[in-house]
Amino acid sequence: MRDFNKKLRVLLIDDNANHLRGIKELITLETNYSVVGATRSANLGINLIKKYHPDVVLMDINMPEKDGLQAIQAINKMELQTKVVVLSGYDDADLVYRAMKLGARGYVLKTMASVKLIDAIEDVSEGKIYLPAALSTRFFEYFQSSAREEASKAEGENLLNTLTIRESEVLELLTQGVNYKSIAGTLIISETTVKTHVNNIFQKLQVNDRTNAVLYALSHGFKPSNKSAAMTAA
Amino acid sequence: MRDFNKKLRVLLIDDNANHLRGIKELITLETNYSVVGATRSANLGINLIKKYHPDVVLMDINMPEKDGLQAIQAINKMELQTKVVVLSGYDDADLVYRAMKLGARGYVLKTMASVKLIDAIEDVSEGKIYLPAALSTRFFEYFQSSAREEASKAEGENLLNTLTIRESEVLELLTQGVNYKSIAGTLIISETTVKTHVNNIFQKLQVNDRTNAVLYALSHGFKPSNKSAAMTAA
DNA sequence: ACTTATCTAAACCTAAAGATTGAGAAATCA
DNA sequence: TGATTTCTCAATCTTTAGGTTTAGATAAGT
Repeated sequence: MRDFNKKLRVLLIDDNANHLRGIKELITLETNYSVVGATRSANLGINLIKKYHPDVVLMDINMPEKDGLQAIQAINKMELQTKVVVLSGYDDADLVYRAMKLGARGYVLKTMASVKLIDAIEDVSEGKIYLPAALSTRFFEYFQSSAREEASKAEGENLLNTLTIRESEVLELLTQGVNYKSIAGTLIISETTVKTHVNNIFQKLQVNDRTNAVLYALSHGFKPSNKSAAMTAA
Repeated sequence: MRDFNKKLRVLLIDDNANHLRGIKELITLETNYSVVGATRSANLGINLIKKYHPDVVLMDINMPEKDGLQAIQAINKMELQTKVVVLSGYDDADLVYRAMKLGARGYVLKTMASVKLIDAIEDVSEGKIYLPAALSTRFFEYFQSSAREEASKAEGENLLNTLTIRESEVLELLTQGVNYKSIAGTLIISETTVKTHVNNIFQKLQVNDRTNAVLYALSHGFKPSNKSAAMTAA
């Protein structure tokens, strides 16, 4: 994964000039690292990344400003091999979660020992994810609580379970925005039969129109149960 | 978090009787652990958990069978303090991802040294998440690739961006399943004006009816831009 | 001053959707 | 066998949705 003959090329982004200097000194003390750039602007940093294709980007993130997160996303959209390590003063669960979600490969707190920063750069450059235990735990708890919310939707007394097989097939086509005529054609039944099914669906889902039926289905984890082709219909 | 005066109460679930014995011996060698139960059945294990409220559950997961994952979910639904550590022969990214999503607090491979298992139990009982570096990296790459898929929906040439403010307000109400009359009432404009807006929306989103407009909005990350009340409308 | 975009509204029309009632055929269940 | 469910279809009706044209008022940009 890593070629030890070449120096790791690191780029620094931190809006605080003092931090920037400090980190730069810290990094340059390491014999096998070279700082290819250091800037206080996220936008400028992105341009430098385009030019120099660094191995690792150390990116400072300040809570109130949203630029940092957007920058992470922008960097990963470039599809380079550049790995992003977040350097933040905040161990906020949501911030850690979003940073990782947007493609960060490491997250280091400013309060941590500077050697951790070197560890992070080292790990990340080797393809690993660097997330200290405390942050990792926070991340996963956030992750799991988000998942629980989603799961709870698909549960409860789900009116979708009262639908018959045929009604589910009709509802699936409804969720694809298909009109009566096309549904009838797809299921090879008459249009009036489709209307009957749809009306039964409405009663069971306690709605009055197809839009609300579709919204109910989508928000309650409706999954097409059958093996139908599910082709795009006009 | 952890009271060192009391022994950690551990429950084992593994459908392989030999593994079960082996792990039981391993655990009981540790002076501050006590095995409160050991079973080969996931369902039986869940009942034992209800009875004994163990601190940690060691759960074996075999790839083909889905029982293990469901058991994890079932255990976490109980809202106990019981932490689940997965013991698996598979380092499949999807399996790791789903196990953690469903509430597992640790994941250990059978190929790992047995001391890792003790580490996992120890960490997890203290409220930490235990995920070895290699698995952690896999998890995050899976997590990030999933997130990228979602994000790509909200990007691209998004026809939603062509909507005016007023049209977005109307579309928001459409995505709540509101009809013309109610939209007119909410926005305090005439019904014909609403129709005009809706028709313009249809043209811009290249659809022919409200259901497809709503489906387009939901699948392209439509976010209500304004500060409207967004109350539930009949 | 001129143009363009946006929001508003009406009138008119067609098409589609939704509500209701009734009913036959087949399958399943008690 | 009798009862129930499900799937099928028709006829009729009301309501809503959707398409089109036209146009006034306002605001913003050139």
